[in-house]
Amino acid sequence: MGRGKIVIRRIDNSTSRQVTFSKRRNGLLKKAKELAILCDAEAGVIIFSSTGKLYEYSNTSMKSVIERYNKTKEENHQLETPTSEVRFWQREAAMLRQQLQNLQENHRQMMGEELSGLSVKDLQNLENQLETSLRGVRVRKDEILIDEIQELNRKGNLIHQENMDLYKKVNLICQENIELCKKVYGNRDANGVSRSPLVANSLSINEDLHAPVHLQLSQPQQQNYETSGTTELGLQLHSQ
Amino acid sequence: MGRGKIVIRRIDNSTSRQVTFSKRRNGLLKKAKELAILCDAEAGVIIFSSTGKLYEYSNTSMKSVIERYNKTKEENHQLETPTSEVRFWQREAAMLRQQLQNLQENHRQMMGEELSGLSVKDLQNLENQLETSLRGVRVRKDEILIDEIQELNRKGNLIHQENMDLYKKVNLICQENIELCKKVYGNRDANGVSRSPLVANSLSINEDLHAPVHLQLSQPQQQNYETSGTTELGLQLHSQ
DNA sequence: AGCTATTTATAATA
DNA sequence: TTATTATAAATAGCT
Repeated sequence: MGRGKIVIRRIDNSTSRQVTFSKRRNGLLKKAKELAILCDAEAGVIIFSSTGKLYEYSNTSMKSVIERYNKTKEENHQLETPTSEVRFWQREAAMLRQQLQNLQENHRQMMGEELSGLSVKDLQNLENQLETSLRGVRVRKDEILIDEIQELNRKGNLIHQENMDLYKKVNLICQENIELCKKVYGNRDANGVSRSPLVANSLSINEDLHAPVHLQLSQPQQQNYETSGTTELGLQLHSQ
Repeated sequence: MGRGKIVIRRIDNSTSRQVTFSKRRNGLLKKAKELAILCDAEAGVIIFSSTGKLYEYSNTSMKSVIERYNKTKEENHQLETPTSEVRFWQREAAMLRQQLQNLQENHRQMMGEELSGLSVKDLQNLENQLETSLRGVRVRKDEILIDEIQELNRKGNLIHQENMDLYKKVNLICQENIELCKKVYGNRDANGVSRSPLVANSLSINEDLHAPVHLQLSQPQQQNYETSGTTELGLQLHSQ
């Protein structure tokens, strides 16, 4: 596959040989990688250049590949009599590998892959399972979100209560202030022409207080989202 | 390098994967051989298929390659003692068990179980995955059903064609029959009082023929479900 | 297991 | 080494 056809025999020219080695080595390693990925295989490639330099590839690890290779060869030759302990662990590994493969196949199908081997009935079952799972996941997600909302409502309510208390305190202090002002200034400026700015501010705060207090009392929210688990955003009601 | 471009990712279809493995495995081993010869290198290739079968190539010997590899890596190529073998299998089993556990947890979550450890974001991802899977499964199911319908349409059409041919034959034979009757009986019973039952039957079949013939010709179904892949139940049209 | 249309690898070259 | 390009080789999709 190049400008010309070549015969497969040692390349005499040293430079050409080096160049070809470099190119074909890369090609070989790439192909090994592709094979491993495409076909779900375990591959290992070891190359020593004519100058003795090592190049290697393994999709897992060369150690794993060589160990597996040795094991496979040993099994074929049955050279040694494995101890009962070795046999136990071999069986254990074989069983686990089988379980893993079964589960992997199942899992891939649940991921919507490798569906080509399934009948319409199988697909129907899978579809039902996925729908069930989906419902479960959504229910769980809603639970979390609802819990969060309730927590927010609870905190919001506490803050609101605190707010109410503060309003009341402010109110009381304003009243006191007004009384004190009256005592200090008497009826001299009763028409309010030169009324103290402080007193004016106090009164305006006092007037604003009535709306939130009324709303809070007219809606039995405390019981609602503390006991019945409502999903409505109760916080919004407080902000009216 | 084939009829179409492919992305390097695990091939889902098991049969295709096997075929590709076989082809590419041969390609890889051939390339390794060529590299070794052309460039005077020492090469070793070890491949395990997904079913665990071993394939290998070395221009020298795998033993030599592995020993040289270990030497280069300055790793101690210790002899396999029974104890170390036990440890090998123990590690293998532990690794497999870990993989299995990870996959099982993942799988349970996909089954809509054990969702308590997941965040809203995790749940959202899971939901998306399940929806994707569900779509994939439904697409595959529809494919199968549509293929079945098309196959039924094809068969139905063949049978219908056969029917038409048979009708025509019957028609021809009836005509012949009538001619024969005329020759045998002449004009003696032209009023039909004592007409042969055979001739009467032939005529009635002949009359029934026109309806289906007309339908078939007025509807261009032949092209429709042979070339355009329609999913309609064309068969029903024939049964009118 | 074959057959090709295509893609990919690479030999020759700069 | 790197890049280019004409060509050989590999192989994906089918049968």
